[in-house]
Amino acid sequence: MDEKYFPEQIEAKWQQRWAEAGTFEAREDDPRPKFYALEMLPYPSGFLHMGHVRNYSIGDALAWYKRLRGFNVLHPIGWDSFGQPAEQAAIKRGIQPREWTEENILHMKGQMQRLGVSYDWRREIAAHRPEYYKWDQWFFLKMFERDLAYKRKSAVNWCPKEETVLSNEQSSGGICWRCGTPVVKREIEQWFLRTTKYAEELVTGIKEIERDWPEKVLKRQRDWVGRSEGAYVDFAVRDHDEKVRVFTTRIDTIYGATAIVLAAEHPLLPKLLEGSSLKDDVMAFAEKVKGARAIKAQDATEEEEKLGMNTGQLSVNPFSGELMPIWVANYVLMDYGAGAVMSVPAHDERDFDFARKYTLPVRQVIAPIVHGQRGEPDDIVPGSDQSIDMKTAFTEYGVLVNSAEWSGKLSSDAMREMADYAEAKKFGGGAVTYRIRDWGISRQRFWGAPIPIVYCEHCGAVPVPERDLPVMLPDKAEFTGTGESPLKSVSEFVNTTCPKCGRAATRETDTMDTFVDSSWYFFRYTDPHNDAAPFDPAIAAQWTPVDQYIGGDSHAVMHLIYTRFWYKVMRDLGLVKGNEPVKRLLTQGMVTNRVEGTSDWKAMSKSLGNGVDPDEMIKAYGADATRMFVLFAAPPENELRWSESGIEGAVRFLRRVWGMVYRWQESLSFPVRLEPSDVECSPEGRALRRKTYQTIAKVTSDIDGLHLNTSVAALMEFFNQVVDFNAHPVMAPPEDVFVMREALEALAVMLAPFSPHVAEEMWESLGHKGGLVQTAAVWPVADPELARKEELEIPVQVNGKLRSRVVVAPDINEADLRALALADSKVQGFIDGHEVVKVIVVPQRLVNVVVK
RNA sequence: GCGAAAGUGGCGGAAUUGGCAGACGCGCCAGACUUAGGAUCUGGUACCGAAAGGUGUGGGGGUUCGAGUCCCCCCUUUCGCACCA
Repeated sequence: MDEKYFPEQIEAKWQQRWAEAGTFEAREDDPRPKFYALEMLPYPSGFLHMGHVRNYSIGDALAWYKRLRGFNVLHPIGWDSFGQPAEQAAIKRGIQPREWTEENILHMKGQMQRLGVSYDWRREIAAHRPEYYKWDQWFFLKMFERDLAYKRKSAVNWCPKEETVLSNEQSSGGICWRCGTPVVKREIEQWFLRTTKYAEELVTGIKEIERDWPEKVLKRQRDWVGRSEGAYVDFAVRDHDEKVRVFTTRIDTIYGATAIVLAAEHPLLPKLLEGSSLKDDVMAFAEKVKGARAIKAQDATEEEEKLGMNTGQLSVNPFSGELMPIWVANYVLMDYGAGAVMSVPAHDERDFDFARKYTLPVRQVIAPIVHGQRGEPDDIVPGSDQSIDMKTAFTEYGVLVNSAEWSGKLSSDAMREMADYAEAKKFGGGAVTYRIRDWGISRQRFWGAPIPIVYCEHCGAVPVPERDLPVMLPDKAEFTGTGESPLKSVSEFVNTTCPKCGRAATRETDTMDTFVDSSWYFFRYTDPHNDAAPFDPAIAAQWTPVDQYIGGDSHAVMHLIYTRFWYKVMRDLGLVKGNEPVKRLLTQGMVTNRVEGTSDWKAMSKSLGNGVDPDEMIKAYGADATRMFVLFAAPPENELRWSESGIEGAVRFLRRVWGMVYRWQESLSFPVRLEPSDVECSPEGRALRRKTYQTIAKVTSDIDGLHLNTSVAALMEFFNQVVDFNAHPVMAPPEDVFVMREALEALAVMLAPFSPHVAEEMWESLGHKGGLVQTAAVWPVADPELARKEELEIPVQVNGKLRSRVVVAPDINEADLRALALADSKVQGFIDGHEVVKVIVVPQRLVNVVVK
């Protein structure tokens, strides 16, 4: 150990040692309990940014912590290496995507290694390598066999700039999630995975994880799945053999329905208009609505004006027998519910607006609940005719009125009973609908996993046999940036023979959405070189589920829904047991920096010029200080505002700790002679000992609770007291030397999750050979006995205001504490001349004297 | 518009969940060492006040011996959703 702290030297030293010793290699034959720490795998854009550094620093802190506590830790990393930017680079710079990607991986891997992240590099994977995407294709075939993958022509979200299809998740809000271009609709044949089959489970499964996933992520997932309970009701159409099915969550309002409203895309619409004089007008209107919806731009901040047209057709309310007009309107969406609604203006705001605009009747059928005299919940005034001011819709539950024999019932009862009635009479029944759509995975791109399907004129769409996997992506293609996927022009790829009949056939040229790759990658880490299966179920069972997953909350719905879906599919394929892949999730906040010339804090980005290069920070301050600052500066889930002086503070701290260890290393390098119970030392020594054990307790529970910022603060506070202790390494009595050894060793070990290199170096300097990880379960054990204070300072309040403090023994009884507080001279000054009404004594905490 | 979360020093943030508000760090101020300091060390640092003391966690009200924490109203900010029947 040098006198001075030179991060670059010790970081290089330990990185090399770890690599040579295989310190972070996770082994299946290790009998200790497992811990799977996982960070979201990065896209190899070329350079690590501070968001990555934060992500890996958090994950590494947990991996280290668990290792030091005696867990067998799996901590892997890989590359989400398929995707757009590689193709953009190909277009711009004429470099093949593969070459560009591999170069980026190499560079970023070097950056990660300089950061000293404790990965098991033997398990590194990359999505673009055939040994990985082969299994994407395998999964696709399995899903195809089970009808979980299917092809259909559908209106899809199309990004005109990137010329590709986007999933619903990727076009949320009507704009492309990557480039912000307004999305348009296009009819195209493409492949889907049946996520809707698992819609219910994606909601109910949340129960299993709700304690350990951030509430805001779960809320977004619930909203995304959009489960909604209600009923279907079929309305017969007069003079037609057809029925219009509607979905409603408020069947109790059905007597208030004054129209049926169809979506413009509703398939029944042309049939209903057959032979009608209004046909041309209505169809033209429907076309106009569809067109408007397609260009609906990103500034759709305002609700569109409701537009509708009467079809001239009439439908029959199956409850009342009443006839009501059938309309078409832009506010009814084809892809939700049944694509048709019953319009109940009195009790639905949208219907109310619509009715007001087109002067449709508004009929109240729900009245606010009026309670009777008894005050019991069921004491409802039957058939309350409380009328409501019809300036807005009354959308609450209440009591039915004007609803024939149903009048007088509560909404909640009526909803159930009316749905049952509809079912009994075979014109409807209770139903659950979901907002979630099947996942469109076709991408008209080159740089992705080819979908393993061959088109044959005679046999149709034929799956590639498993033995022929992987369907290899060609090494090279022509990238022009215009027109169709470059894959279409690689004839060696496209032209093949039919696996069924052997005749000439062509391959599917769509590739898979890259979210397919990231849906199951962390299972591949458990068995990364398996060439007979995506992974061995027995090995995966040993490591999974993931104990702690860490990543940005930008993936709250896309990746984190897909991966939950995928897990359930894998379960049904018999590959995994259990229902949820990730036990605990942490969504880290963004790393922001001042934008030059403004007072704005924005996410670091190249275009804003406010990025900070991790390599430069490592060079200037060391990886340890960089990581410690990132963890200390804010709670992990908060935004982190970059501060160069903050990182200097971290170096300063590490330097001071270093100096202290250096000063003591010689005195401490002798074997320990004293047992803790033998220690009889100075009051300062005892105080330091208490602080040591208090800090152990605090840091341990803070890391368990992911409060990494306060763990670092506790270590700093602890060290400040070590400095105050200020014994002399040579002159100090052996008891004090013991206390010092205990403090510095605890500090070195507890520093490891935050600044592992310097921690290793200090641990070694304190006389330990072989490295921290090799020393089994080296994390210090909290001992409440040793942490207990010798005396307490109890605040004394008079009328809730702090007036004094009394120093007492921790085990003082209530009466004594009360007497001591009242006898205190400062307290006396405040109660003198007043009547003491009450004295509140909170043991160990405080005394409050109430006077009049 | 709807929904959720959050408002604490100059800044990032603490506060054992109803019990000493401001831990820890940054910044700032003063001092020491120094030829020098953008190094290091020591001390100080919520506000008003000379002090005693008073005030203080977005604003207003309430519950309580006691409120940053619980309840009601309002304001602001951030995020999510965008006609989901």
